[in-house]
Amino acid sequence: MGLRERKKHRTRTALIDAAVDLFLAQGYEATTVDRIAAEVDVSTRTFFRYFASKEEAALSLLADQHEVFIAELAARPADEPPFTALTEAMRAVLGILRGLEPAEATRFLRLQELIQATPALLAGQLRLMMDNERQMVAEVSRRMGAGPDDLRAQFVVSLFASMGIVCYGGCQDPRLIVQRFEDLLDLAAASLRPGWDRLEPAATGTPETAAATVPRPSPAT
Amino acid sequence: MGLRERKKHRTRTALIDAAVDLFLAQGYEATTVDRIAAEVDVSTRTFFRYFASKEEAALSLLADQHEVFIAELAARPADEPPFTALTEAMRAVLGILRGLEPAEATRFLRLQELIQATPALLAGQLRLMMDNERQMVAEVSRRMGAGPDDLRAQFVVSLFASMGIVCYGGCQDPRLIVQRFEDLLDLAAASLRPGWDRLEPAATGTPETAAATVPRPSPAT
DNA sequence: TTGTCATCTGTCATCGACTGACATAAATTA
DNA sequence: TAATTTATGTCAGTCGATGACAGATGACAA
Repeated sequence: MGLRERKKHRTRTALIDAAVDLFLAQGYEATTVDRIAAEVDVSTRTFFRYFASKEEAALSLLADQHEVFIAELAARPADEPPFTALTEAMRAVLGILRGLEPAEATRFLRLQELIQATPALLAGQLRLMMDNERQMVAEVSRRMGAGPDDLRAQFVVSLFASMGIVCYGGCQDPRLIVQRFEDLLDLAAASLRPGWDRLEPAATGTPETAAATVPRPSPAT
Repeated sequence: MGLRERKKHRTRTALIDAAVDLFLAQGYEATTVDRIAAEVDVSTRTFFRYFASKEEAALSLLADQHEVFIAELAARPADEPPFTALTEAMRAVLGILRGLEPAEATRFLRLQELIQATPALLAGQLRLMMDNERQMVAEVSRRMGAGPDDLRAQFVVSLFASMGIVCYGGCQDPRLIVQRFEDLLDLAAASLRPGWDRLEPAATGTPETAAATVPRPSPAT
């Protein structure tokens, strides 16, 4: 790797570090891009050559995590049921979080709190998750041997993703995220039929299964 | 209602109309607030007295719909299972959409497309949905006779909400939203155990139900 | 009707996020 | 070292958003 690239990588890392530190210290809105750039001793214009927006810098750590997740998912054995693969990929990511140095882990969790508490960042995080979901759907579809936008795949993924959101969202104490995730898995296991994530397309709408809980239309208002 | 309030309401409506029309005609980013305000013949400053941001104006129709949804949900019979209540409330909202004049319905659906295609608006919509979910969780918790942040309630709601996102998100032809929703319901009915949304807290983690699909930990990486 | 009061609105000044254009400096390659 | 590519800084400018002040307008009581 040439000097040029190394330098760029260093600048980028320094910008993210400075940004996160400042955000944690004085809040996201209260921190100007000028201030971040000054901290790293580059011009404001340069900041925007590295990040499309202030938000992108704030969420880049999260974006990295998402990439790791996608990689872990792709690495799961092909014969694993989709939901299991998603779950194990998530456990792997959480495991990495555990393996971090305490200081760094704390910083990451504090950043999570800040995101939850900052509307603009929360919105950005949700959009990021949605982008991620698209990739998950692609992978799950592939595993199911279905077309790229299979509804069953979207169902599995969005069910899983919503668990993730509940996990991160309502947590007062970030150290409980892992516990909460496992609780939600138990809940899912108790709620879902065995093999639900391997349904044949034909199974959809079968009389004996459908309408078990949800009665049909009732010609609404 | 006094003249003052009527006038305010008229201005607000005019601003939303002008904003939506311009957004649809030339795109969200390409439309300045100045332009919207000029269209309604008020100052830019006044625009920001009605809406906290350009985004808020763009999403206000959606926000209204969410309010309707919450109201419909609250109006469902108390003995209805939570997921059924959510489903019927959704059907009611979709029914209202159907009852609209064709021109207005088209406009609304085109707005949906625009939101999906505009990152900033998509992010805003997702945040809006999350706010809404909080209210749904509160209502579902109440129905379950549980505490305000019950995990089961969050699970039910987020499962339902993720269906809504899939519904609106991946739709090429917006007129298929209703069909898609019903398909997803079938899928849910086929995937979930009867009575899953009425689980007793104690049921969580019961050996016979848990671990049916998802094997336990496997001490991850 | 009139005068007082609360409220709405426009104008102005300002900040901060973000972008295009151009010049300069640094790294890469020949 | 010379030539080329690429990253950075400077500058000017747009647009979203906010505070402050002053003038206009509807609400209400005497």
